[in-house]
Amino acid sequence: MANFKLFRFVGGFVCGAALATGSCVAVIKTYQQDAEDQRKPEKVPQAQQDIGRYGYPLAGAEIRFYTNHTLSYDQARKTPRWVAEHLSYEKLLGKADRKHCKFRPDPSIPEPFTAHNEDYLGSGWSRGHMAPAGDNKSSQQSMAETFYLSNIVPQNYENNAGYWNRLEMYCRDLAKRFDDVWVISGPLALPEYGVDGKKTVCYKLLGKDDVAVPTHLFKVILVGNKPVSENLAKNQFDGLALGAFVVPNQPIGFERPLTDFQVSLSELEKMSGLVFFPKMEPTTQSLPNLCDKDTCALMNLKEFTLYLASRKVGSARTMVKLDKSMAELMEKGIAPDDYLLKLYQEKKKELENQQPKVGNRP
DNA sequence: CGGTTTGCATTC
DNA sequence: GAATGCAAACCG
Repeated sequence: MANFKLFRFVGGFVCGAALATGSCVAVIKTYQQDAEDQRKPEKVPQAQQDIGRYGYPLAGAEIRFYTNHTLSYDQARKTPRWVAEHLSYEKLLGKADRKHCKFRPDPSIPEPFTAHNEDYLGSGWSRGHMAPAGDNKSSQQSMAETFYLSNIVPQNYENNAGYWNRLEMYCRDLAKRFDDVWVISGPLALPEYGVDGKKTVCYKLLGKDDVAVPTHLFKVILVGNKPVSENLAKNQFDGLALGAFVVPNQPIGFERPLTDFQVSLSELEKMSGLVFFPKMEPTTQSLPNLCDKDTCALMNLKEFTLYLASRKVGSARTMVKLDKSMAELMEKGIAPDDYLLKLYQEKKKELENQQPKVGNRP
């Protein structure tokens, strides 16, 4: 039968392009549906049969599932469209380490549509996680998957290490106060007014693969506490709150509060073309504002500097590095807090007790 | 936490 | 000799 032959051909092609992965199966299923439709020509008007004889264009935007994040990919821009996560206090505990990870093309993305490390290296833009590595301390596997380039967008260095980093930290902090935290992040290419007063979308492309540099990044945060009793279980809005943020992909200082970048969810939906939490009943529009229910306060300069110092102290391998970390902090005019002092003392003991490294060359 | 670069070893 | 891997040093 001709139809059967067509199905076999198309299915084989897609599978080969997708490197025989889970996503490949999903794409084939779509085609199976198409093939089934085509097997019942009596139900399909002739014009539709003609138009669709060789199938319809595929966007490759299907939902892709990973161990601890979920995303939809943009095959034209070589970045995700959106990346979704669920955070909880327990999921943030663990010892997984980004030193054992490396950025690499997602093996499930067809080769013509994937980004490569060479596109980013030397481009002037950093590889910014959408689902952060730091949300995956509990599993080395799930952390490794966040380093797939399907989860990465070109991001301004200072923004990545600074403001966006602090926003991600705030999301993790929310997991201490709420049972559930859902986060959806992604890139945006927003229009600007030209000299002619008309709006134009303009964004850079990186490397051989033309990876699109977003002008902005968005993050939608939904938090919720579980009902305290069965009686409240029916109230869908119990404990829920939502915030949507659009942050320019450029350096942003400590003086800018997060609320400066808050937008309404419907505004973001228009900008992104996405509808968030479509299964929410009755609607997302009437959800309480996260910034009313919580602080929406990012770390300030002092807190952030202390945090970085504590990270450096914790990872110091020699006494010289350890003391350098502390001296660096003092130079900035910030005194160590009790937590850092304790960490410093513990690290100092650890380094004193460890066998001094003896050179034993012949 | 978020990143990059460099240097040296290993390997086919 | 190019490609890969890893540790260490660097920065905000």
